[in-house]
Amino acid sequence: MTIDQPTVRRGTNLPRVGDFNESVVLDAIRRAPDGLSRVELAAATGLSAQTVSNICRRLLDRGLVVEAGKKGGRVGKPRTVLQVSPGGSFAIGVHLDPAVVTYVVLDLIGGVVHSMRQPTPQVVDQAETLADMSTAVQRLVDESGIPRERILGLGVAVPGPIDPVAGAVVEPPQLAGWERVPLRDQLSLATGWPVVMDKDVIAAAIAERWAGAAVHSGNFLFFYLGTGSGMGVVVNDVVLRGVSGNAGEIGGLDANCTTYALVEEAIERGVLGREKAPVGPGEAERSLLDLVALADAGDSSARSIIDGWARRVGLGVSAAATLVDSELIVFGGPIWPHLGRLFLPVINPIVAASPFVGKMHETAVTGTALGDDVGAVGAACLVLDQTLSARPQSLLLA
Amino acid sequence: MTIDQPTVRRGTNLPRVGDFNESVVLDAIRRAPDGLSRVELAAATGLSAQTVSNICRRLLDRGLVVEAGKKGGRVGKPRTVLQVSPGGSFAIGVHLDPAVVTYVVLDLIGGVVHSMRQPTPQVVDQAETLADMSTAVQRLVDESGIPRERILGLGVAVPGPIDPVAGAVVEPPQLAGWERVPLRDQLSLATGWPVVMDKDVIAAAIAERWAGAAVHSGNFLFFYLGTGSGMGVVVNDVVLRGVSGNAGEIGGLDANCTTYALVEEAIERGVLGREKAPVGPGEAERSLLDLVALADAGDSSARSIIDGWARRVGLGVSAAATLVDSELIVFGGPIWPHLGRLFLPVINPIVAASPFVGKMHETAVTGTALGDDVGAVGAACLVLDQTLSARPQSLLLA
DNA sequence: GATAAGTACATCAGTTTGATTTAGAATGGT
DNA sequence: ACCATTCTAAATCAAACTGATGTACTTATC
Repeated sequence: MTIDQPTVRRGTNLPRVGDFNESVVLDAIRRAPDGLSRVELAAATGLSAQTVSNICRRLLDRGLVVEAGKKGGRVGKPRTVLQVSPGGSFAIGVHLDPAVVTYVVLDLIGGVVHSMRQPTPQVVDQAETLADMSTAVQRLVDESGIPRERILGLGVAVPGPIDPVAGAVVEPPQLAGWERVPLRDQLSLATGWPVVMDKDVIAAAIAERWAGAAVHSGNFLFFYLGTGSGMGVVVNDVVLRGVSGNAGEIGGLDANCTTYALVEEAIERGVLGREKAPVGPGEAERSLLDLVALADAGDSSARSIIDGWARRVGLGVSAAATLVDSELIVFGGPIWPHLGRLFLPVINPIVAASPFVGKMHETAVTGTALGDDVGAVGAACLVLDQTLSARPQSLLLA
Repeated sequence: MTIDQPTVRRGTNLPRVGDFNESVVLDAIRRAPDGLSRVELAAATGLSAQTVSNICRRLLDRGLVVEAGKKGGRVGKPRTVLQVSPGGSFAIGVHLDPAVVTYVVLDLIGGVVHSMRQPTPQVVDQAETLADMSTAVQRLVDESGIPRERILGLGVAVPGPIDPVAGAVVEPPQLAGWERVPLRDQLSLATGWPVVMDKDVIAAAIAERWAGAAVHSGNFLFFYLGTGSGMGVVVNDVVLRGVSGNAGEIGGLDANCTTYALVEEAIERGVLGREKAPVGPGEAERSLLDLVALADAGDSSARSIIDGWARRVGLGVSAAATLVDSELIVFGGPIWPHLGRLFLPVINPIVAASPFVGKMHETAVTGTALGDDVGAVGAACLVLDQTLSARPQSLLLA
């Protein structure tokens, strides 16, 4: 299932340029902690003062930015500071996890305005499941009180691998029944909003870039620890997707590093009782938390299982960081909050000892700034990223 | 030594659009084996017929393309086929290898017009070494008989890691004395041409993309086997460079996979005699060839050393291919021609057995289509890529 | 004459250039 | 202390410019 990529690159034209420059300016304003004035924008973007002025007018008219006070220099007319208006636009994010479906509404600066959770349904009747999901989305929007036209669209994050052409999940390890469900297109039809879909790890990485630990880095790795694990890789400001949209999968590392595999190892070594053997997606995570609790309590076997895991992850990320020349490694995902303090002491020295760290540049390691909802937040960020972020790719003709 | 990357993205303007569309068209013509007509170009690029017509006029005027016959349909005016004129422009490539410096002149379609080799000098006097190199370049150009103004520029490929800001090599493992030599800027000063510099593995990957095994793929890995080894990674048509321009280095794999390390292993295991212990960069390669000859002759210890090496490489590339979702893995570099037939039988099944191959898409494995000179050819391709290729990045203001 | 390829010309959209207006601080005289 | 003047940098206005597009027209072959 390879995507038919255009053999040659497409051209561009003026309307694209206009839209692009608009997002460049919005992006710059959004990224500056205290907003930016028009002259500062001109300097930052390389555009002329006049162009920036025109674009700002449009952004103000649409309510995407607001004028927020003045910043006086020593002499001359003081600069008028522009900031994004969080309530100017919103995006909806849906994270389909094997255990739970999370829905969030995000504002322009990446703040969670409203959220909702439901247990992941078993798919018996595709149409019914899809109808339930779109009802949930409608309820979410109604409860948030945001007018429909302020919502840019809907993002869906799913466990990989995905089929980006069909907009569906492919052989989802833990999502029996969801295969071949044309999630993207059907949700768009049902809700009336444009829908974008991506792997949850990629979505999470974009969330970190927009509003998390990587706002200031365009070269980082995001390591997602959930039911499965995977990486979101951003290099030179672009998110790696690869030939079939499935970049970020982890080769050999994955098989013996799933939550399942670790819980099973723990049971085999007698650290956890047989009754902890997981039968559903949620249970593996609960058993894992028991293992973490044991490690915390000083159980050395539990500790060694987790240390071994951390070591494998550490070697994997430092190899990946060397390969793509990252300056930052961010860990996150639903189970990270429980593991962070056990993992970091193992991983930090491994990364620091890697031959290219220090020789070329520092490589920072950090835990996510976003919480459990990083998948759903990321899903919504997919929409923000697609519609508001300045990707040169968006200049090209369709 | 982190590069100061712009915190925000830059805007674009009309002149950039003009240049970009021009390279889009040239790129499309170049990539089509038999050339393309104007209507076909319009369809391929998404530009209007008129725009394509205007651009073609400019390209014809500049001598970059030529009209080459007509392609008649059943009825109507036949299409006039446009092809690139190989002699329209040229680029110079220099590969600084620990053992040898290779100089080439490349035409527009990536053909080697002229080439030259010199043993790599020891740097005792920086100025003198640089003067020697620029003299060599001048001689190369004189011998090729190409007028100066037809030459777009000079590309330099060096072993990593590099300092892309200073345009110099950094702690080169085998290039004692070359550190801190401001190669890029000094060569530009001496020759008068713009000079671009990159790691040899990245240059080689670009060569494969322009005129080698990857002309038809925008998602591939290039694995370079030379004195050192490294990868060139291309994802969604962009070459990964990373935060300091040093993407493609190989973490743990590298240390025990250099030519040196293998020859030493062979000596330790008594497969090669102690007299084969390498003292210079060239000798390690010669000793390695002896090892290959032994393996070919049926020596099982030699064979097992090489198989072990191939296995490590195979696992590394398949992990990397999974991570970045490649559809193609290309092997090359100076020692590949000797190793290919021993490596492929080991590597192929490893890649094929990787969990994501087949599940998502095929991943082809192949040897380079270019020869020993891939580094120098790549260096010249850096120039072609920078000046003629349609990279959306080039749309952005400086 | 029919058909498809390619071009001339006017139009349109977005950026740039240069001149102009605007808002506040600094100056200096009373 | 007060106030008009001057100065400076920010922001905007108006006109020019550039490159893509749509429509109508010409060209080349069957």
